[in-house]
Amino acid sequence: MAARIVEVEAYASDDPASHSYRGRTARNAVMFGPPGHLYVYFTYGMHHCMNVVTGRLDEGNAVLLRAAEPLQGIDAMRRRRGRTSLHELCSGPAKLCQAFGVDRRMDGWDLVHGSEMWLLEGEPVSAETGPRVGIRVGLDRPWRFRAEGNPFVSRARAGR
DNA sequence: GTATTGATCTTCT
DNA sequence: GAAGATCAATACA
Repeated sequence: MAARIVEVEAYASDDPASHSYRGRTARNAVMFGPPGHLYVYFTYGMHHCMNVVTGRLDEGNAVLLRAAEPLQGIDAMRRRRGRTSLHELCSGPAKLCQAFGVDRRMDGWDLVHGSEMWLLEGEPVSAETGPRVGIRVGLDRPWRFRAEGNPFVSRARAGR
């Protein structure tokens, strides 16, 4: 399976909206680990979201992967996600995890030297920024980035 | 078409 | 005990 990341949000340890804001806990320990690792957390009782650690050791900075464009293994994604349109396979952080079968067992995986899941360098794209989604604090930081003109980004819901 | 709400559980207060 | 980096089904126009 492969997908191009088209939408992300940045979270820093001095950011009240970040899990790492209140310091290191059992859940977010990975965020304070070495960069290039995967941080997976469970939320709303039924959804997983995944981040890539970007800060140095002990910094607690990471980037939330919000949406991706399916490239390969679309059949496998459909099997996990159910019968759905191509656009909706990865158009959201929890959908992305479901499509890739990511759960907490993968928390802490090395995405640089890993053998089962890893990151590749993509083509440069122009990005547009905007406010982050689903948080109540830290709204003054427009740290949401998405590939300009790409139809595979998550759909903005009315009222946000 | 858009708006509202239920599902459901880990983590921190 | 409460809130949460959400999604999908349902209700309404």
